Amino acid sequence: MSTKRERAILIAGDTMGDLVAFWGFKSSMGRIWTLLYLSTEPLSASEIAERTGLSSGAVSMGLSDLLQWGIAEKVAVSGARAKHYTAETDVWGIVRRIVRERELRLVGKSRERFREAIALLESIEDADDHDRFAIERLRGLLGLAEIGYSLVETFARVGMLSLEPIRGALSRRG
Amino acid sequence: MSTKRERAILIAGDTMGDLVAFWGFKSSMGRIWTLLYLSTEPLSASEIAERTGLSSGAVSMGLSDLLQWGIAEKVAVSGARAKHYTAETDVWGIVRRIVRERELRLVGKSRERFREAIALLESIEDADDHDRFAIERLRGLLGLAEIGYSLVETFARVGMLSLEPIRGALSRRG
DNA sequence: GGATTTCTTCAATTCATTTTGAAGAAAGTG
DNA sequence: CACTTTCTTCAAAATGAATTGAAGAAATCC
Repeated sequence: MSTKRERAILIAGDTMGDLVAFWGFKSSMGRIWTLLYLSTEPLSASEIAERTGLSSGAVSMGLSDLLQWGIAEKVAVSGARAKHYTAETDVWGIVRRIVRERELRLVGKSRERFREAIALLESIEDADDHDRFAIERLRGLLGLAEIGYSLVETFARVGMLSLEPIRGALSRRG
Repeated sequence: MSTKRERAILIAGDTMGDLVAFWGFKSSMGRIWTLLYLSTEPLSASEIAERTGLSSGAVSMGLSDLLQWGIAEKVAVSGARAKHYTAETDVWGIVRRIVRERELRLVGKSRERFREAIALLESIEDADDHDRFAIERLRGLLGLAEIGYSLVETFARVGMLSLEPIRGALSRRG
């Protein structure tokens, strides 16, 4: 009963779509990847379009995104004119790469902007209590951003980490 | 120079807005919270609207979201008719609560849907190689979802965790 | 209770993102 | 090289989320 398999794949693709959408990607990327991941052989763009229900354009874009992220790859299939695609299967590696190339930037950028805000406050000549209070609190936020950054960095590098550093920093600040 | 403070607060608010938006919340929530967090005294809705540049409606909704998440609270200010608000300052606790009430649901739901897809495949009488292959791979995804779930759960409960379990599960699967 | 201030709600609008599908480019074939 | 298939691009449409602002509800004050 192949209909059941199709249904199962759609459910899985939907689920993965929601997960990656939550994570800030297009849900179609999740669906396409899942379809590829659950297929024994490489699939062509038109097969993907047909089986996911996505338009040709969406599939083309989705695939190009996946290729850029190294989450799918192009493979030659003998006797077929169309390009075919397979899923990268190292899910763990995928997560690591994404964290490295996206979260790291995000947190790094935030860290810098908090620094900027602090510098601005510190440049006030005749600072009053409000200014000092804001500086104090902003330093706290910056501290969290720093911790976040080093956690993400460690994770991206080592692939794993202990969250212990957070405890230290937290107990320090009540 | 209070303009500098205003600017610093806007920068910080923007930064926090981006962070929380990435995390799936409205960026206005981040801005409002940041403004409150950096202010020495509680602020009224209209002050918040004025200083963030948000409309009254947006502030009202943002505040109600923040209150529901326990990220801001209402305080009575003597001699003021309007309600005033302050920021919850335990950032760590906030993160924990959000993880518990949102990520846990999300991952839990995904886990169930993967199970459902697997069950569907397993219900196929005359399963072929493709079916078996898909089951195998789906079990892998389910395994990751399980690990994710227990990590998130542990984190939500203990407030901290070691990511070690992941290593084990990963080396097990190549 | 009436007057005033403040808050919430919600339909309409704006804004951002995703998807579509057709047109044209590119690649493959004989 | 002409022909076919396949892929990409992109403007337009669809979708979805956030925001606005005005109307009405609620709270507060005297």
